[in-house]
This record gives sequence, structure tokens and C-alpha cells, in this order.
Amino acid sequence: MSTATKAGTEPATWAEYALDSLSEAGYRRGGSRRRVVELLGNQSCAVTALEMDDQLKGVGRATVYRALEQMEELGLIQKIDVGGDSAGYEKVDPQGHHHHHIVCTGCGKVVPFEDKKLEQVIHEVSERDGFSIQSHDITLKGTCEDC
Amino acid sequence: MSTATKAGTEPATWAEYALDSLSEAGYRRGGSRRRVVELLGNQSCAVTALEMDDQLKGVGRATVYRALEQMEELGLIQKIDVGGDSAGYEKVDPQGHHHHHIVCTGCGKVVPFEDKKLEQVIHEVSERDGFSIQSHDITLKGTCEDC
DNA sequence: GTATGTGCAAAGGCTTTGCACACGT
DNA sequence: ACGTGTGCAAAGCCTTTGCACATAC
Repeated sequence: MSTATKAGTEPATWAEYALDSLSEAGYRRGGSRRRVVELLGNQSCAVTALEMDDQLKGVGRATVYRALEQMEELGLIQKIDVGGDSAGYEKVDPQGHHHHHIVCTGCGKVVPFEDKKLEQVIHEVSERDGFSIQSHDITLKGTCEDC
Repeated sequence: MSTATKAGTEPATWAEYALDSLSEAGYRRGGSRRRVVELLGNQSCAVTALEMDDQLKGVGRATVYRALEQMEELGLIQKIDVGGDSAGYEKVDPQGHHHHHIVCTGCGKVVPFEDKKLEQVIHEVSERDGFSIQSHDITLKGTCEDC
């Protein structure tokens, strides 16, 4: 019972990829979870659970949290500490692209950044300590130019 | 016995240094905060507020949190996400030495590590993005050998 | 003696869980 | 039809705040 679109079978967007992965994991294609997935797919950086709940008017808060839990379990999204009270979540690129975050302790602003050298060093560290690294979540804290 | 100490200038331990800093910042030398400071001074890695509260029997939980807030404000300690529900805290070495953490997503074990190359790359990044970096808190997540 | 420090208890905020009903398969 | 998905409300847990008393200065 494959709902695969065409012979290519390559999902065009992260949301499609995530929905397919959830389906393969045995989850049904419910409408509320789908809305959570699509919201995450439209974001380029971290969003908190409460922000998602605010934007998804017909969706219960519990459903948002449950969907996030399932997706994090499958490695589709990543939980990120954005400094506030609520945790941030963002999609994980299946092709391995990712960024990190600088949080301003003054105004709370979150700025994403990428750095190839940093990626390489992290990769070396993860091999050095006998750990099998699943993800790395680097958050720098500082003061931005406006503060 | 210490041969290097001169008349009340250089604090011999982190706890003394922290208590001096708090005093200079205008805080009085209360007994409960002192116990929190000394507990932190005896730890080499992150401890949570609730763990501290458990160990400090006569000290109120509110006092623990208030002391942590004050010390973090002064940069004496650093808040660290150790993956659980409760936040971790650890002393900041005034001489700049520090380590980072790998958290096992299987058993929750926290392993500290150091890496000079990583430090240098972080330093470069912090200068590149126009941010004034106060601290960096790098947490890798993975599976340890026992899991 | 006065202002800060502290413990207790209550409140706050984010997250999780229980349960009954709706929906996907 | 059956079992999962979902919304609502309540509970849980960490953390913060209010208040009265103790303590440092």
C-alpha cells in the first residue's frame, strides 16, 4: 500500500519526507499532525512548541507535543535550547545540512550560522571519544550589536 | 599548608574566589549561599539545582535557585543543558579553562571533554559574526558504548 | 537598628497524561 | 468495525515569587 507519488519516489519537500517517514514508522496520516509537520517544514530556524500551538488554532496543545516527540524519536527534528523557558524545535535536513545558533543574552535574539571548520572539528571529536554521535547542538551565548 | 599565599590577595580555591566576587558585588556573606558556593566548588562537572537541594539539607530550595541566579549573573557559574528536565550548573574557571559535554541519549550519562582545536574554531566564529561572545556551551548528543 | 538573607509555602509556566470521541485504514 | 489520532482538562515537574523571621552589617 504505497502512496508513493511516482517512480522517482523522492519527496520534494522536507514535509513530504517527514510525513512519509512517519507513515513508514506505522503512524497514520492524521490531519493535526500533518499541520504540525507542515509548519515545521516552512521554518528555516527553531520554533518553540508554544509558538506552534499559537499558530495552529484548531490543534490541541497536547497533539503538538505528541507530534514533536514522535518526530524527534525518528530523528526528523531536533530539540534546541534557545535560551528561553520553552524549548525550540527545527527540522533535520536528511542531506546533512545544518546550522548552529548564537543566542543574545540581552534581547534573546537567535541568529543561525554555519561554519565548515566547526563541522569538521566536531566530527573529529565525535570519533575520538568512543561515542556514536547522533546530533550536535551548538549554542553560543553572547551580546549582539544592538544590546 | 600553602606557601604561595600572600596577605589575602589570591584566593586559593574557586569557592573563595566566588565568595569574594559576591562580596564585592554587594552581597552579604550568608551561611546558606556559602554552602551552595562550596558545593559547586567541589564539583568538577555539572550539577542540577535539585541535586544541590537534595544534598544541602538545611538550605531552602528557593535559596539554592537565588544563589545560582546571582552567580550566573556575575559569570561565576554557567548554566548547561544536560538533557534532563532540570538544568545543570558548573563553576566557571577564572583562568579560562573549560570543557564541554557529551550526553548519552540512551542512559543520560554526561561525559566531559576538552579539545583545543574546538576552542580555537569557536573563537574564530565568535569574531566573525559581530557578536561579543560571553560563553559557549557545546553539547553533543549520542549513544555511549554501554547503550 | 536597618536592610539583606533565608525557609516555607504558594503560585507560575511548560510539558505530560487520562479520557472520551472522531477519524483513518 | 477496529484501533489510532485528537482535543480538552487535569496533573506533574521545575522554577519563581511572597512573606515573615533570622542574620549580617
